[in-house]
Amino acid sequence: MEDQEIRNAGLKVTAPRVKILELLENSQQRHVSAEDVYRMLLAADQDIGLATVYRVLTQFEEAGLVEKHHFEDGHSVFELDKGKHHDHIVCVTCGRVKEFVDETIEERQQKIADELGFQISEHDLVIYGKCLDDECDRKG
Amino acid sequence: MEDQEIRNAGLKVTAPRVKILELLENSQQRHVSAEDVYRMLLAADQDIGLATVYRVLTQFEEAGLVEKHHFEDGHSVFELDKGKHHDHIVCVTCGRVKEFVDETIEERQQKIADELGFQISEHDLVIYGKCLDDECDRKG
DNA sequence: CCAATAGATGAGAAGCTTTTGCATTCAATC
DNA sequence: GATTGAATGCAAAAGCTTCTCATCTATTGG
Repeated sequence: MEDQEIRNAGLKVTAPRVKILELLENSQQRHVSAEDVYRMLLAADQDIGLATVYRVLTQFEEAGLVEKHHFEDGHSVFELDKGKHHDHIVCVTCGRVKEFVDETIEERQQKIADELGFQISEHDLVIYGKCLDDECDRKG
Repeated sequence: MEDQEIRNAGLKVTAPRVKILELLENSQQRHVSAEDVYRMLLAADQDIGLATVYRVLTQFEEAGLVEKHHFEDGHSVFELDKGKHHDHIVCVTCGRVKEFVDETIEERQQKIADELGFQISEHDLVIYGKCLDDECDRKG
């Protein structure tokens, strides 16, 4: 369970860390901001400070448990690292996020980095667009 | 010259706007932050406030004169829009930025958006890595 | 060329997200 | 159960960016 993941990360098993990890695992949204997590904790009657949420998420990121992404609106979102890399497509109207992986793109990136003399550590491909979802149309 | 570009954008031709546009056109770095612009203005004995720099850059962005990018460190950088789209590869050690365009990637993105039901408005592909430049190695 | 006016500016305050300092509390260890 | 270094909560602080508002200016028409 969560305890072990936390322990493996070299962190003490504390209530905030367990709760936050549970939250991430059970959350409907895969991409949540620190603020989102904080609000969910409040809603679950957990008395955990926002500073702790940031600290814990950062530690989780360092431990490779979660990934941090910077979308356009300025603040960061976190998602559980399920091990497999993927990119994102974000709806500019409703904020919906979908994930995808494209081997061709991955290969081309590698090729480009080679040509330009870079050793890739990571990359972030985000496509912004308008999704053609019914619900979205109503909002836009 | 710059005056006309500014006028075409529907903006009054004022000293701050002309100076900022000149700066962007003559700058060695293609990617500058608002703070960078502000410092360059100070260095050129221009008495222009930071708020104005932000306002002007935002207006230039709306007018399509510059593009705004969000790299990982939180703050935004602006670059003159030379009309042709390109992506970025950023060195995590020395901060160097190179640009590239890859038609295959562009096509695949379009295909992915189609499949997922999105109408692309824009995208941001940033590869992070370590460049193999001599100068960079010394720093890292 | 001057007057009128809508828009632009500068300075500082305010807003947001994120980080930090510090006294208190707690998990791990013996 | 006592010890101890790590973790927490709160409030304060720190970036970056936006806003407020009084002052100033580019544009326009007379």
